[in-house]
Amino acid sequence: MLDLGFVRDNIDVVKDALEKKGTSAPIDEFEDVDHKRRELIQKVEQLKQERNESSQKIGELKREGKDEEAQEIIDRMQTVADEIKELDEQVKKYNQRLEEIMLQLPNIPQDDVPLGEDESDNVCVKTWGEPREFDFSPQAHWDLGVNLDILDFEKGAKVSGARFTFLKRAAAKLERALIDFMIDVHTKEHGYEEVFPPFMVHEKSMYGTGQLPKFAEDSYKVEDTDYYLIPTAEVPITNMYREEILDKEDLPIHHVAYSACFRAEAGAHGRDTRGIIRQHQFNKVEMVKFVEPEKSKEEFEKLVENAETILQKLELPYRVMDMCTGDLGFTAAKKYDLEVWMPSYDTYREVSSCSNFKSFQARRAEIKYRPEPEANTKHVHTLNGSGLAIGRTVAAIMENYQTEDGEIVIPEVLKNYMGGREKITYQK
RNA sequence: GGAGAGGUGUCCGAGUCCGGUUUAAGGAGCUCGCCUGGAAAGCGAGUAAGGGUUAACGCCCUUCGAGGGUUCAAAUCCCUCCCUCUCCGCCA
Repeated sequence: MLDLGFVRDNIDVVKDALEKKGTSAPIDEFEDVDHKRRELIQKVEQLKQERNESSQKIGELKREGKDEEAQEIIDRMQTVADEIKELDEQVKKYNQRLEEIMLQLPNIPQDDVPLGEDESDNVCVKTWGEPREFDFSPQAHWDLGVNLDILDFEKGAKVSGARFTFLKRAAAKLERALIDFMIDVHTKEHGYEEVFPPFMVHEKSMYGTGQLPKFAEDSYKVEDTDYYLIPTAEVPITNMYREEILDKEDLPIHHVAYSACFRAEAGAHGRDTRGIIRQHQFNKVEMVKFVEPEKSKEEFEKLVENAETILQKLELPYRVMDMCTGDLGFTAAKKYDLEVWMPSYDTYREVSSCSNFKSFQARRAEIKYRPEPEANTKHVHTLNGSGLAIGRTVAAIMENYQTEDGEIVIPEVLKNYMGGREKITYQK
């Protein structure tokens, strides 16, 4: 959510952001609703002041035994009470409408975000590593996985339906190994504190991070409860500090968490139907930061580097994409995607998305801090990034590390995590 | 799921039976000032958030877990819900 005063004073900036992000919101209504709301508040508050003063007077008169005088005021105040009730209802309506409008306004893109409409306008700012030249015809991970009998799509479909997969033996272990490895790197080398969050949250938390109200159709709601399955660990972790005023000394807060993620992926029908790239449930290691506004740019660059480190240690070729305005999403002011080389697609595919939300999420979730002992509170900046998506990393390892006879070499850094194993081979 | 107890400001804690003198006592902590060679103690002042208004100082409104109701007036009375603690049941 944007700051109300900011929107009031910078309506053109907001309109510009809407245009750049290729989205719309009832911004034309804003001025009218905002104005009416303030007008009503002034009226009702004046009456409330009168009521407060009269109530005190009534108390005094009653104590002095001047019941008749008191009754006179009471009679008069009955009308005032009715008026207040009426006006309060109107204020409430305008508050709700204003809130609705505010919730639909997207974050303002940072100055250096490239202009563009969609994915094709994203800018590659870095490539690392060379895609491997195969002297044989490489297999896709779904073929490798089935042939090695470590991915079972049929069983996944049988038990849960499309976009669910059983990982078996070495693949299952590789999944766990990667979670462990990534969390170890982030906690030991990058200074993040690990948390293990709830995988279900209530509605308020989904609003806090901005998944609702805009993306309801992408989320799973548990029937007959108020719970949503989390689409990312970002949701529970960011909401850990919802409606809190943090001490300056507590900042920056850096958390890393493993979680399963659940996404309905409405509208993705037909995309990436094969393999484990796009599943309704996947694992992810997520980094979340709460920082002072002045430090957020620098913290963001570090966050991206932290995610990159994982790919570098795994020796997987990747590139860094600077998301254009049209592909930024609703809540981000700046976003980089890390894309790993996938031989079967003959292109790079997203394994991490790193966003700087500035104060957008913090304002919605009411996460603040006090810059100086006597100063007013300010919203923190929140940042997050995958470090990394596990399933896609598994797929990337399978494809990039495959041998001519369909086996998979374990990346050097993972060998210890895989019980000293060098290779995944077919096992009966 | 059942029974009981509770939720008050940064923290502790009074007030709730019986609505008005509490626009929340008292204490602790914290900040600033006085005192001191320095410190402690002592003394004095300050000590929330959100909103409205204002050039600013300030003034005003709202908030006692949340929401609704009764009333001229609610921390206090009524209803619904949430959370915490204790015990029981169920369960990995």
